[in-house]
Amino acid sequence: MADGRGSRTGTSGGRGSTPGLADVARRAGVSVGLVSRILNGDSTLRTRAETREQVLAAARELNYVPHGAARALRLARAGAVGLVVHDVSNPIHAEIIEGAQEALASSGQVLLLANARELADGGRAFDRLVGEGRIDGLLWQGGGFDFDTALAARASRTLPTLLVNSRPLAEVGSVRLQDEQAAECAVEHLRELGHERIGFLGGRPGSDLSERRKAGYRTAMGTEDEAFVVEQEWDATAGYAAMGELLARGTQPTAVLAANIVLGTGALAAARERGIRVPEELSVVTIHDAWSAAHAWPPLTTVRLPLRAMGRRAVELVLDEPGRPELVLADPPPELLVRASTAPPAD
Amino acid sequence: MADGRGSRTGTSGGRGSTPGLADVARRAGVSVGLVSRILNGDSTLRTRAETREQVLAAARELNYVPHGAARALRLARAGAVGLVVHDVSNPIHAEIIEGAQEALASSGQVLLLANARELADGGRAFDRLVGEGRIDGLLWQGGGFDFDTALAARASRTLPTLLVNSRPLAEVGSVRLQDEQAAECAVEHLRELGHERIGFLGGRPGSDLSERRKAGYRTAMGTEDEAFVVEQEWDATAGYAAMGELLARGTQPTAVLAANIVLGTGALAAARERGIRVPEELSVVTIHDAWSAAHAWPPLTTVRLPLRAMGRRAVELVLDEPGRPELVLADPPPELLVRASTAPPAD
DNA sequence: CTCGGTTGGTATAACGTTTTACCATTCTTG
DNA sequence: CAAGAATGGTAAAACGTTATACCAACCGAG
Repeated sequence: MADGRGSRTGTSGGRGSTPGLADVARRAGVSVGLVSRILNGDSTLRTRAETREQVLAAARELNYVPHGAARALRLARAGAVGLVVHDVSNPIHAEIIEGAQEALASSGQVLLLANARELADGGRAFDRLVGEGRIDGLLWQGGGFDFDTALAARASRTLPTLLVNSRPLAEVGSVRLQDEQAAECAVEHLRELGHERIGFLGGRPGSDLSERRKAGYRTAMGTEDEAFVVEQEWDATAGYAAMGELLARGTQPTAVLAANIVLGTGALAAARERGIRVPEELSVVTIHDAWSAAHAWPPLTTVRLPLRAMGRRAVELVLDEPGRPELVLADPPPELLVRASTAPPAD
Repeated sequence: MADGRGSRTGTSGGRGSTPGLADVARRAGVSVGLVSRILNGDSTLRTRAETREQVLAAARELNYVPHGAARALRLARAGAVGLVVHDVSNPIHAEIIEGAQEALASSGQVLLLANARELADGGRAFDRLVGEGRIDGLLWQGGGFDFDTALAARASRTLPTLLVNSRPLAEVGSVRLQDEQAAECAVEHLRELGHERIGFLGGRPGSDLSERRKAGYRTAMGTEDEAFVVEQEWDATAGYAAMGELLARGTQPTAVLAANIVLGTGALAAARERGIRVPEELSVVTIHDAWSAAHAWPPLTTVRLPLRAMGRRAVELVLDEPGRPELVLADPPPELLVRASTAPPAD
């Protein structure tokens, strides 16, 4: 057996050494295995209250914290979940991240954040994240790219994998929100105000998210008219450009539904730049809520979806649900938040 | 020795098994140690090109990826860096995150994202992140709270730790940007336009970031006048409220410098809500750039700072710099981006 | 007393790597 | 042709956990 040093000294400089199970055991005068079993609350174990106390005390005094890697190795569980997003700066992702962190923190896990494009870029990044046993589950925020589905499918061969905000695949489950209903809700609001010529600014064409929101828009409009639909990408610049294109078509919409808040912000900028007053001449409503909606000018009317709850559920599903779960989170239903960017049409 | 199963079977369902070093060794007809040394490019090793080829081929065919936890255990290196932020939804943090990810990806590491408040909230979250040997270094985005410095100091006893965007402590190094110069640059711009009554909207009082930007503001103004200074918090609501307070003071500023883009957005909303036209009656300039600045209405004049580079450097420093590094990143200097939110004063 | 059961633990083998120390061969070379 | 040095590898011990199998001591009952 090893001699009783029992220290994990950091490589650099004068960092302190971390006590191991062996140190606790020595201090409590018991065996290593016993300490482990006590600390982990092994129910098959019968022990005197006295020794139990001694062990707990020793652990406390030494400030014992189990070594994650050793544990991960032994248990074949990493204690971490990976989350892949396309764009951290998107406030929508921020809320999902927070939800995921919440769920993880309460079950003692940590979050590993990765970038979709980096993983897609050929290198070893994907293998390092997925293959190395670093994570117990992978959440992939679908962006509508081919590599999204390809990589998620590949990951699912090794790990429990879940697509977030996206359509499920044959091999990979998913969790998403009531996007159609949210879009419907937004359009209803506009129609109740009296709007009839309503545009739709979507995100990346073909992406599940844009498709579903477009579907909701169509349902509420009761038409298949493409003249009012523009889909480009998910960033603000695209929202700006899409709004420009919609206006250039001469269809004269009196209102638009932007598929998310980032696009909505871009659309707002495009309208104002052309001297179109919002909401007097153009109403704008978006899906998702965030600080930037409330503090835009004019403050954006939005439909709030439970993004944070989705992040939470995603973690729970990927860790606890064995099969290929498929969930549309409906619990807090889409909620319309009326602000100043929508009003009855001028004429 | 163990029998030759050589498979790491996931706990759940029908996931595939992952090959280990032993499988590669068996297939190549060599010993485990040799495979390890070849795969890691051990320079002290002399081997026939032939066996080397066989080993590499076997690894490739089996799609071998080393097991992270095993490696972490053996090497006492986690291959990950922790980043603690206060608010993921802040676009500034987003850029830092991206920079950090860039640097990590290129050195084969991953990013673990944690929430400052969760770590501060008593539970075991802090120990799990810092004590478990999950990370090789910790980056802490200072928010000006007491627990920020307290926890960073505590972490530094176990791990290389670096404060980001914050003043260094006695025990903990830091990396930050030329915030004073950026603020000066912004104020200079306003003064060149002819403004004299210039307000300063800061973030959390006492936070290093707010202090340094305020210092730059004062340097450029050449005054200690407090009448134009309001500091509250870092979120948009605070920016909105702070702008409201500044206006309520009756000091009649013709321009304001908002300490960051989130505050600037809030300020913009507060001004417009009071019918104050920007930039005709009030110029607004902020520090940091992001999509929401370019697409605000009016588009915000900003001073761009190399946030992404800071994220990158932070990772490099925390991993490679042994001591207590202290860096003010000056390389791409602050850059003024003039947009439509600033103009000469009306009168 | 002796047999079986309970009580309260211990010893040991993994988990998958990396590394150190060692060892057969085969070449040189004096 | 023996001694030493290359050459090309192998065996085994860690790293810190957890789980399984075992075991000593004591107790009560037959």
